[in-house]
This record gives sequence, structure tokens and C-alpha cells, in this order.
Amino acid sequence: MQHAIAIGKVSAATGVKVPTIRYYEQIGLLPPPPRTEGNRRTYDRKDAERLTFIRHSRELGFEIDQIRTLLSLQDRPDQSCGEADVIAKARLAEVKEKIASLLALEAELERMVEGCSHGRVETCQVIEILADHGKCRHHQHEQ
Amino acid sequence: MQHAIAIGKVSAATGVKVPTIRYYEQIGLLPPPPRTEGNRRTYDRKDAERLTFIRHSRELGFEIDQIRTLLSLQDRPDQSCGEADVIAKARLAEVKEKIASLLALEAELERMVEGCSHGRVETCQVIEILADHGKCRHHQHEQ
DNA sequence: CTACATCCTCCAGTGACTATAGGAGCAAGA
DNA sequence: TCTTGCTCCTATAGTCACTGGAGGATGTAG
Repeated sequence: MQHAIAIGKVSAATGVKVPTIRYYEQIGLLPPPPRTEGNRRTYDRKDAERLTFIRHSRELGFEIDQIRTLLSLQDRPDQSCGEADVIAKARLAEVKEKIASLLALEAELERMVEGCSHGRVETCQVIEILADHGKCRHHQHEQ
Repeated sequence: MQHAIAIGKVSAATGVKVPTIRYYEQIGLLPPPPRTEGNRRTYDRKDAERLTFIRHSRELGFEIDQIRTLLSLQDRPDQSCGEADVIAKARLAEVKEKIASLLALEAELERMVEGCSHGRVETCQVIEILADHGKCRHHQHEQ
């Protein structure tokens, strides 16, 4: 309760939007903070750090449930960090896969765009390639 | 009505799941097909082609609204394909950006995983880097 | 005292599906 | 003919991680 920070301040400090902070409290990712007499949430430095941790984890693409695990690990520093390692490695594998699929996708889009004659739709490679999957090289990727 | 294909068959043929086909009909991406006496949807070759077009577009990451535009262009082949080109180019730019951000992300995850001493959480780079944003190189990317 | 910013709760909406409940239709084997 | 089991139907709710709006209370600067 040393530094009673308002939700807007903590939002500005951490880069997490105000409704998102309330949402994180709602789903139990952030503990419910004490309130002022006027019922306003008051945060301290530790909460801000936790939010930074969450935001950074989200930026790295971790899911909320994974962040929950990561946070609980952080709370008990004497434990083995094996679980954190497993989560990070899994995410790394996902990212590598996604990069590969996006590179294939990039190649196909390049081909489409380059093939566009800027004429009628009839002769347009963009529409043509979308319509006929046989005309395309890549096959396996999502998003 | 030549080839009256059941929804399950068209699903298997195009790789679009049955509930997804019904969903596409609901949002007006696929026209409501004729029904049998027993109220079952019957598709033809043209519908299957349209579904293939949609699936391929989704695989390339186009949004439903963009696909709507792309489909309407396909329906009127005498029009200019400039719009299709714009959509494809925009998607290509997105993909390039995403690749760049994922490469940065990959680098950071590599650093985390390599830095893990497989000991206590106290000394774990994974948790450390997540907690302290200052320890990290990258700053701007989403997902 | 008066604006105005910030905060509160509650509820609904986003995109693109996916799942479930509860029932009807239909083809093939016993 | 009956039954088994598959496919199909509708309608509704759930997913993920937020985001937005309504309608009202509180706090602060001039």
C-alpha cells in the first residue's frame, strides 16, 4: 500500500489497457487489489511488475493458461524451472513452424501478385490461383 | 442439380468441415443450396469449387470480408482485377511483417531456452527475461 | 461550484469457427 | 420388417482474449 497507483497509471506504466487489467483480475491472472474509500482499485509496484510479465509473455505468444503456470513458477523461486523450459521450448517450436508456413505463404502471394496482368479478372492470376488449388505449390499451413 | 452432392461428400472433397459449410451459408458466403424431400442440402460441382476457393483463401490468411470481395470479383470476370491485386498486396505486406516479428520472437525464445540452467526458478533465464522487459532486445510485435 | 477526467459495474460484441443437445432421414444387414 | 448405425437437420452456447458501450459514481483543477 506504499505506492497506491490508480488503474490508469498502472495501465500507462505497463502498456496494458485498463479494461484488459480488469479482465485479467476477473480471470484470476492478477489478484484483486485493495480499493480506496471510493471503491477504486489501487495497485503497487509488484502488481505493475506482474502486468509487465504478463504483457511480455503475451507478446511472445504464450497463452493465458501457460502464463498462469509461468506466474506460479515465478511465485515459488525454489522450484525447478523445468516446466518453464518445456513451455518456452514448445512455444519456440510453434514459432519455427509458423515462420516456415508464413514463408511458403509469402512465396505464393508473391507469385500471385507478380502474375497479375492488371487487366480483366478473366486473366488474373490472383483469382486464378485462389480458384484452382492444383496451381499452387504449398499445401500444409494454417493462418 | 446434375450432381446432387450431400454435405458430407462436399466436405470430404473440399476439406471444409460440415459445420463450417453451414456456417458459411449462414453468413452469406455460400448460397443456400436446394434441398431434398428430406430437407437435406444438395450441392453441385460449382459449390465445391467455391468452397475450395474459400478454403484456399483462408489458408492464405485472407479475412472473410476480403474473400467476399474476391468471390464477387470472380463472379464478374469482365471487371478489372485491380481490387484483387490490392487485397493480395495488402496481405503480402502483412505476411512480411509477421515473418519479421516472428523472427525477432524466435531469437528471443532461443535466447531464453539456451540461457536456462535447468536449475531453480531463481536463476532461470526464462522467468527472468519474462519478468524484466529491459533484458530483452525486441519491442514491437503482436502475436 | 463547475467542468471534465477517470473510475465503477454489467453486459454485449468481435472473428471464425466448434461443440452440444435433441431429433429426423436413410441405407444395409438379419 | 426391424434394427443398427451413420449422416443429416436446427438451434443454441462456447471458444479465446479481449474490446466497447451504457449509465452512473468519484476525484481534481480552475
